[in-house]
Amino acid sequence: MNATRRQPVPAAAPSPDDGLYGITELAREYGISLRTIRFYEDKGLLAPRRINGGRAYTRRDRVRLGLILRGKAVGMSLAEIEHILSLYGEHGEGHAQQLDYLIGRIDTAMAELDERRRHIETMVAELGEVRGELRRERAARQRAEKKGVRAS
Amino acid sequence: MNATRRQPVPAAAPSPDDGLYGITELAREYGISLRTIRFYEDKGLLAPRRINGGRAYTRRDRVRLGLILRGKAVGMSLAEIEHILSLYGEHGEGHAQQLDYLIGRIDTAMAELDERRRHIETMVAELGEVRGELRRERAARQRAEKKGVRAS
DNA sequence: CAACTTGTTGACGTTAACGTAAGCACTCGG
DNA sequence: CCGAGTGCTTACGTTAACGTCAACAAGTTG
Repeated sequence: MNATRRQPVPAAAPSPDDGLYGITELAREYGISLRTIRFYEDKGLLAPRRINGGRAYTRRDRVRLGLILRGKAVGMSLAEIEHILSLYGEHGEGHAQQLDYLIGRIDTAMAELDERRRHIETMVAELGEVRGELRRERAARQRAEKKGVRAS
Repeated sequence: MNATRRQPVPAAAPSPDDGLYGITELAREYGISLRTIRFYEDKGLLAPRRINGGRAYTRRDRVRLGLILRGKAVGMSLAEIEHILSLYGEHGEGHAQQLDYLIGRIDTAMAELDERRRHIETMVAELGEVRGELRRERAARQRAEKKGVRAS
């Protein structure tokens, strides 16, 4: 498997003109490792162009990476994220059926995310109740302390 | 390590009186495996009483398990969940300082959950946009098809 | 009493999501 | 020309969160 030789991009040159980014730029921009970005590629979540053996990322790729990281932030697995990402894909040509199917899948995804959101709201509410109890208790302590002070 | 012999609870008897539950009951109720429940115990997330060697769960334990599963549903790691669970613990006696500390931690937890919720809302909104595009495209196709039909 | 059920522990296997290390390629600055 | 910097691939290691399996114990039932 050593037919073609790799010709790494000369440097991490930000190449101000064409809208392409190097892997290091993306890594720094999003605060993740090179390994992670390559890993996402292995998983099929990213598919950067190859220029002289090096990876070249477009703005679209950057957006996709952003989606991936946001997905992770809300606790989605890479598989789920892949699922979602496919909904953003170029739906260049597609019949009405395909469109209906896609829209259906998006509805499903939105519903699932919404359920997740509701779960979170429930947890926030419950934590709020606990906090309320603690506050009342704290207030009681303070009154007690004041009494103590006045009594001393 | 065979000092004490286990004396498994006679059956999965729902023991209608005392408010205690067996591991199988909990597993079925929440749709998870026995192994998972024991695993959570190993992790310190649950600490059921032992009755004759068998695990006996109280209502409190059931609530905790519910919190654990909800945490998982929103994408929290068991470590994070453990963190949250500790906020529900019996704060039987504690000075004002302790209470302030606890309240602060709850505030932090709530803020983090809220951020997660916002991320989700962003994703839902973005998906909504994609869906909007697809709908417009579908409408265009339908108009085109009508034309085609009329022309045929 | 034998078989079955429910439960316990311990050890090993698995999947996801990376990290780490090794070794080679290429290019630029001095 | 030499070393530093950047990148690529391959391969093995790691952590979390369980699953699977085996062996054992104690009661329940035919």
